[in-house]
Amino acid sequence: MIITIDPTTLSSHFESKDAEESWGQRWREWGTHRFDEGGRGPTYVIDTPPPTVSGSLHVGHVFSYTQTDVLARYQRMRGKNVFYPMGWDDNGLPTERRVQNYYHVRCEAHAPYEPGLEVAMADDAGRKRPPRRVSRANFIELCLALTAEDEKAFKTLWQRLGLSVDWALEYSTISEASRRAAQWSFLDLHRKGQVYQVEAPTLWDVDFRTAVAQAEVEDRPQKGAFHHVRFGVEGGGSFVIATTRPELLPACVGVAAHPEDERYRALFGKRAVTPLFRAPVPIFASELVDREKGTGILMVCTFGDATDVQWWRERGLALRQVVGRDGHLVHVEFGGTSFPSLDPTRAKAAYAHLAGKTVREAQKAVVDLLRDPSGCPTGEGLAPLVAEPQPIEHPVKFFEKGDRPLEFVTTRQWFVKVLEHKQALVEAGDRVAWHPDFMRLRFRNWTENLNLDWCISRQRYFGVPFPVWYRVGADGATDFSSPILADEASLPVDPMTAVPPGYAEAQRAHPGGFTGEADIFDTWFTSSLTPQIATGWTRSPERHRRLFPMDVRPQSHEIIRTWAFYTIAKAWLHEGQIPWRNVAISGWVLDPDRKKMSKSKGNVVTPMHLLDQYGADAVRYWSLAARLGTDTAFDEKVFAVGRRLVMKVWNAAKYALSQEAADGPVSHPLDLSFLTRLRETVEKATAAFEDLDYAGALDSVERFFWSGYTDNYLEMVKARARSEEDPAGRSSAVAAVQQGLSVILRLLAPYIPYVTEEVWSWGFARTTGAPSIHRAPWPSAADFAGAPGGAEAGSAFDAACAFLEAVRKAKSASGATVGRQLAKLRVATSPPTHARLTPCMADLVSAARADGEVLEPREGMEDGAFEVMEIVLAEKPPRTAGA
RNA sequence: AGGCGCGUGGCUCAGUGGUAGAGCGCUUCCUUGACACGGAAGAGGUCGGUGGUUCAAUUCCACCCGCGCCUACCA
Repeated sequence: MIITIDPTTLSSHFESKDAEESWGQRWREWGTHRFDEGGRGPTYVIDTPPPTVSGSLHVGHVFSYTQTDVLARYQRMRGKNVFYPMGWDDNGLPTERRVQNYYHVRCEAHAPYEPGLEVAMADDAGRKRPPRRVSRANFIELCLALTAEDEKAFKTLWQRLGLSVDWALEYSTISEASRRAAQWSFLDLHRKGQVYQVEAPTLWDVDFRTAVAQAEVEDRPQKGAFHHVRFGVEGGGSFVIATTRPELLPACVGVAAHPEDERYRALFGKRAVTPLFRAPVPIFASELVDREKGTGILMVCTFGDATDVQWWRERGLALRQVVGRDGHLVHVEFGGTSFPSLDPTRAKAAYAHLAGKTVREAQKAVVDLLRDPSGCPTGEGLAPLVAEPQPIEHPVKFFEKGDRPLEFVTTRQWFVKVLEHKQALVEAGDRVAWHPDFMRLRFRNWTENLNLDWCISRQRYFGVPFPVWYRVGADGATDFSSPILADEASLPVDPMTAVPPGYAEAQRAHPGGFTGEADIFDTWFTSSLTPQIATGWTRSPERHRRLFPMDVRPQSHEIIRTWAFYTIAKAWLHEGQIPWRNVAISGWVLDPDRKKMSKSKGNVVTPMHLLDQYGADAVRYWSLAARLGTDTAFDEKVFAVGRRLVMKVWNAAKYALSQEAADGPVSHPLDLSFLTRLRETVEKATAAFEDLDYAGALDSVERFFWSGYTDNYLEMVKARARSEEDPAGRSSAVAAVQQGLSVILRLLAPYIPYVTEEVWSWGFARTTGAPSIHRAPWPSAADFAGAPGGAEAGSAFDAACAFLEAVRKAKSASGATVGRQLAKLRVATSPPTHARLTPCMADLVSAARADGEVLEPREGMEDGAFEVMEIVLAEKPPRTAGA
């Protein structure tokens, strides 16, 4: 059916901002993006990454979320019932930190709740005063209030950008449903014997005062120094160790050297005597000691590093924890059983210089003491520090969000068993299709090299609490050995306010009573359940079964070791499943200097002005021209390219839909040949999309649209499309032009949803019965019922394009424009090509602005090649004034 | 130190066992009836280096160099 639009449209321009507003509105009214809960057809389920709402919005968000949206839109057009939720990650440290700064408050776990507390945003004057102390419940209220604001900003951007999220599926990681899911998960893992708690040395951030997991640890190069310190040997003699952490000298519990190191062999089995503190400690042999490093003999402390922890465990060494939870050295008593000393008076005097100091301060202090010969362990009157410290740079473990090095601190923490499932988890990861494929190695690499179980308890406030209480004995001591677990039906619970079964609130923290677990879960403990939260695991097992495993998890590569790993671990531990069939790894947006954009680097570009300037479609184009897994440098020129595509679509559509002709079939050989090539483009794009390669699909489509459709095909058939003499040819041309437009619009709809929808509404919405292009069927064989297949069928179109190109080149060389009339044109080509183009001669002649037969066969020419033999420009018509 | 990725015209990036591609930028030209938020033509590359396999290598293999990321490395 030929569509003819109102001629006033011909003079209109595309206003992207208006289109974004009005189409966004209409899509909501129409429910265009809605997931059909009762739908029976195939589903496509997306595990959308919940953005951290307290972070700053920047173009990186636009980039990766658009890459997910294009997949959703494609699948929806394929007829899938698309499940595309949006979650907000609002719990956790980033929110706490933002709330602390924004309101200038601190959480005081045991402060009483103040109902109706109102705290305004802090001003500069307010920030100079000490922060206000608020209860945990009040603090959480502030977190919720602020994240609600942040979520609004994200939602506004997402809608403007045209993310086809079903907002009925919105969730947040602190919501009741998420808390229930996380606690449910904990109870299930507890039942399965996959969680345990233990009092043990744990990676500890002294500023946040919480335990952290291996996955949240990163190495940073730090300046330090080797300190060469003389130790004594019981019964006489001495040796020199090298250490970067002399402040841990009071925590020394042993000395180790390599078993085959001749220098120290004689010492094994003897006891060393530490300088200053005069503590006798065992000297033992260990293969883990590097003979080349330092002096080849080292002190073992509780705890300087992970190897210390290992030796402490394996050798049953003493525990002498001197670094406290706040990063200051705690007060200890030398001379007793915990901190033995051969000279308690001296030891106490030395430690008095260190107690209460930060690790840094203590290091300075201890070095000063070591310079003093009176600290000499051998009594020879030599300074224990045998040389000036040698500056080095070495990697030090930090919490990824922290500012000071991590310490190992002995605390009671909950863990999920992952080490014993390494192999199974590696295999689970291998059953997932990674895009790009090599990203699976990151997962495997991380999983195979794990060396700590997953620490899931955090000593923080804004998060999901453990559904756990402990009995308090008659002596007032808490019994951690047999926790009281919440009942599944009672979830979510907060053990700080809720009471365990069989107890009364009055018994809280009293002898013979109970106490609630004060810790909250690692945020990843909740985030690793996004598939379960979205599918409704805890409230509708049937719906969960229908949607799980999901189809795709989009995410970025730096959180493979956290989000991807934990999600796979949870799915495996709970259900023995993989959580999704595909992982789509997006790249990073780099600034023009090739650095990753991040708030801390101060190089972020915010997206709103880009949307205002170029329009959402153009911004989306930039995001979608980048392939999965590939980092992209931020380059505003690409937005301009997207903008150009949008305008070209608009203008080509104006032309295609303003043609008038009688209804008729596509019958002309050139038109059929054009459709054949278009069909191949559809096949290519579809194959690429099936492999999640939206960028490859865009490349094919865009190429064909520009050079096949607008530059060539439209030019070739322009004359025939308004011919009075050839009604059948005219119908064929207009029908093919419009059919081509319909197909191309649908191919581009996932990328540039606004302009394609606008154009679709001019006529196709009515003729196809699909009010929205985004619910129209993805182009397929059905669109090409009349067009022949096979490589040969498209060759007439190829040859016609090549012919036009040759003529344009010749015209340009003669100093003429494309539109210039020709008095004479003779072009040679091979006989087969000539034969192929004979039925299209009229189109070629008019496109070339020539007259009569212009193409002649010549033996020996390559098929598809053209040679312009003669070209004579017509006289320029006299210029007419005005228009 | 190991693993992975990348190295293609000035820039950003596709691609392929058989004459090297796009966009931007640049040069020249054009307000032609969908489009100046346009259009046409053109210049510009020994596809990081060295070997090997092959009739043929930018493409496959090995080694090397440079860049990036991930992992490891606190004595």
